[in-house]
Amino acid sequence: MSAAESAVETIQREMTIFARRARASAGRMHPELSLVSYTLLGHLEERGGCRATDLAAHYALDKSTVSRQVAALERAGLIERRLDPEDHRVQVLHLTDAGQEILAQVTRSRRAAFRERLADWPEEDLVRFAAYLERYNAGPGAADAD
Amino acid sequence: MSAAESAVETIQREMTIFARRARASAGRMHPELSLVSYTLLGHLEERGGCRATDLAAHYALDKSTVSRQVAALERAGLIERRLDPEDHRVQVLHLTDAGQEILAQVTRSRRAAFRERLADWPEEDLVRFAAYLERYNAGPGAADAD
DNA sequence: CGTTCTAGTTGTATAGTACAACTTGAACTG
DNA sequence: CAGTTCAAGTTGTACTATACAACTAGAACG
Repeated sequence: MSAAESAVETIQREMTIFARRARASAGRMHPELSLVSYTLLGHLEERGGCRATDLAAHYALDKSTVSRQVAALERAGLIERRLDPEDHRVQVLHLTDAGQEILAQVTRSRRAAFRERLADWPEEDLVRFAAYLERYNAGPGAADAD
Repeated sequence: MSAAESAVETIQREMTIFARRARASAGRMHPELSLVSYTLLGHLEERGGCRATDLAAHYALDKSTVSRQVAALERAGLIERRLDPEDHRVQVLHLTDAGQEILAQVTRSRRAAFRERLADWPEEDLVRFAAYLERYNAGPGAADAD
């Protein structure tokens, strides 16, 4: 096996390990906010509000799934729905103050965990690793799932 | 924000994206074999057989979860249980021929997907990326989840 | 108008998971 | 050696995330 093939093998294996761990620990991290909810809130913050359908398309989730997630987030007071005056079918979702607060908390604590995990990495390696990950995720086959 | 902080931020974000995608696509990849089942079979192959309790400990899963997964894999004819003659509480799990077959198929197809995804990466980058991932997964906080 | 498209909800089913209670066998202890 | 405690696994129950299908409500178009 060439060096390249062996590297691909390692990348596959390590990515699988990571995915499994992330899945296992996602629920435990923040009882308040699953990985999906966190991602949805983050998207809302980034975009400054969007429709449930947009979230579904963006994350390749069924609209029913998003509908229930959104309902839960609204019940928890983290987002609010505003009827689009232009089109009464549409509900534009926005973070509430409480939602921004929680999102910021979770983001801080996730960041702290990563920072600790990466504490003894030289800056040069951090920068290169970050670039590789971005490149990997931006690669072919990714467009439909981002 | 320093370059290192910004890189940590990126790593966090990209790892999260990856985890979400892996989760979403895990089921679709191989209807026969979920990510967890694949991992368990892989572990059995690597170890040449082990106990359900070992799997549970290794992957931080509840023993009941493993019990059901194992039952499903046995029903599917992919593994078999052998009573430990030394201790009749213990069932040592082994891959069947069919199990080795399926595992090899899934491994091949996963490998092909990764290979395609990484097709246009220079070998040097593949090797470095692989090394970073190994280092990340081997890092502190990983021991309990491997 | 009426047909067709779009946004979202609700019904139903499935997978994966955890926790608790239980069964069975092993080991230890007074 | 009898009784207790420990270990491996199974089963009952419940919850979450998910998808697909059927439905409702509103918009657009002809």
